[in-house]
Amino acid sequence: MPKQPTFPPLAVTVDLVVLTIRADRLQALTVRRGEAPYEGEWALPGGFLRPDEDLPDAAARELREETGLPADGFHLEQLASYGAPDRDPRMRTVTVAYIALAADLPAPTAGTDAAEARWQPVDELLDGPIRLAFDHSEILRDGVERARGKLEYTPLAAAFCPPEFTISELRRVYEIVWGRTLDPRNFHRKVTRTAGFLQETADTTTRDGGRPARLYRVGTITQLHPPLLR
Amino acid sequence: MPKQPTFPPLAVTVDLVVLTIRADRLQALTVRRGEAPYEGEWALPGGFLRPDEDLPDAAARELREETGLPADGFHLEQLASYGAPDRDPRMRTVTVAYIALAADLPAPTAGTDAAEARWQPVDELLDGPIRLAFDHSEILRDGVERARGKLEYTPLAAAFCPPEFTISELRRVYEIVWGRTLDPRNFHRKVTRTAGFLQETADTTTRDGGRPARLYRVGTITQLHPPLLR
DNA sequence: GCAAAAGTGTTGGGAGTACACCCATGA
DNA sequence: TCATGGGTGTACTCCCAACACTTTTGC
Repeated sequence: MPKQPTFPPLAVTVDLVVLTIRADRLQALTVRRGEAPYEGEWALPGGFLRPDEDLPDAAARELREETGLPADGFHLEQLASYGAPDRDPRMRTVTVAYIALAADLPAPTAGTDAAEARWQPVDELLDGPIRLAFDHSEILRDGVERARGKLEYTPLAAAFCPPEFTISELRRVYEIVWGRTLDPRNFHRKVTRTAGFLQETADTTTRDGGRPARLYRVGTITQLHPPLLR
Repeated sequence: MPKQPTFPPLAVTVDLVVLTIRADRLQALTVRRGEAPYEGEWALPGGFLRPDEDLPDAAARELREETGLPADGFHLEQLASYGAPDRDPRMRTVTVAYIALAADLPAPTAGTDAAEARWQPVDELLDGPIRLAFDHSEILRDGVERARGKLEYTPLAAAFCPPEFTISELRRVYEIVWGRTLDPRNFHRKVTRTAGFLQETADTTTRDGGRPARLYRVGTITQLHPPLLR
């Protein structure tokens, strides 16, 4: 590392791609900006890294502040960093993006400092007329692609489900995130055969209609062998 | 994003996990630090982000400076960011780590500002007595794991090979990075069957001994379907 | 009974593994 | 001629997609 230069003002922020499944669609949390630049436009939630805060702590704090919910109900992982010199017109800013996956949340979630917070379907945000502020469309696109890929080789789909869920509910997560249908019977066998993916409970439910379905919790493994291919 | 706070001095750096295969081992580029902190200890190459530079540009510039070679001979991609408040005793620093993969390079590569640069086997760096400065051991570990995973589902192993290479040479990349042997005959079929992985040339070589082997260039695909599982 | 969803059985094809075998070169 | 690695053929296994079929509930 060379001698450190003088410090041109530079800020580090943390931005969040918070994903959930609502109304059978993959949706992302967006906030309406209350001030310039991009005042009144939609953006991803986020904020400045504090002086004595590690990056994961900052992400968890922002998540709590924006959703009003404890961060331990989420899967939170680092996505990537973005630092184009002109990405924020106010000053030089490097942002570290995180993705958070959650089961369907109670309300449209009011943030503490954002003017308005709203879930919006990711396909509308990415393909529709809405442009997110800053480079947040790019960050959202990368986050969604990361989530899609992660479903293949990790048991992370369960992060979109309540603590106890049926195999059909898990399958619907895959179908919604990947945008394709899966054979219910083969899917059932595949996930129950993969040791450690699911932990069977004693309970069943009929909330999806039809014959009672066994309820499962997440298992212990972190990698799927073999992966479920898209 | 909240109102921006006053600026406590904060720096953004770029660190590099530069990997190559030398002497049948996976090796990483290390530099000996010429000043405190960690003076005289080994570290990953890296440096400060410049005021008007995007992150990939900074990574490419550092790579050129440290290896003395044009950055377009490398595969360069972002790994992750690290920002523990105490990771650099001098000041608050967030680093964006990149991984670079390259074919065997000419010399032990003298950097411009590092006291000394040296390739060192990653297993010695990770399991041996050497500790890298800062949190660079953790970054190296993450980078190696990323590289191992990427070989499974991308054609990136070719980044460790010269522009024209034989299937055996490609296979040896997998064997060295994964630390296991692969059946030469099945490997041959698997990679030649995957359309777009390899582009056949008209030439052959006997540099590996035995019957002349066909030389290939990298193909056009960026994802392997199906993946080559570890 | 009927609809709906859960879960099992079966079958055919495709991919992976193991390994026998032949090919083309250098020494 | 032999050693060395390149490349093909083949048999066996296992996984997976497709789909018929049975089970268990609500209405």
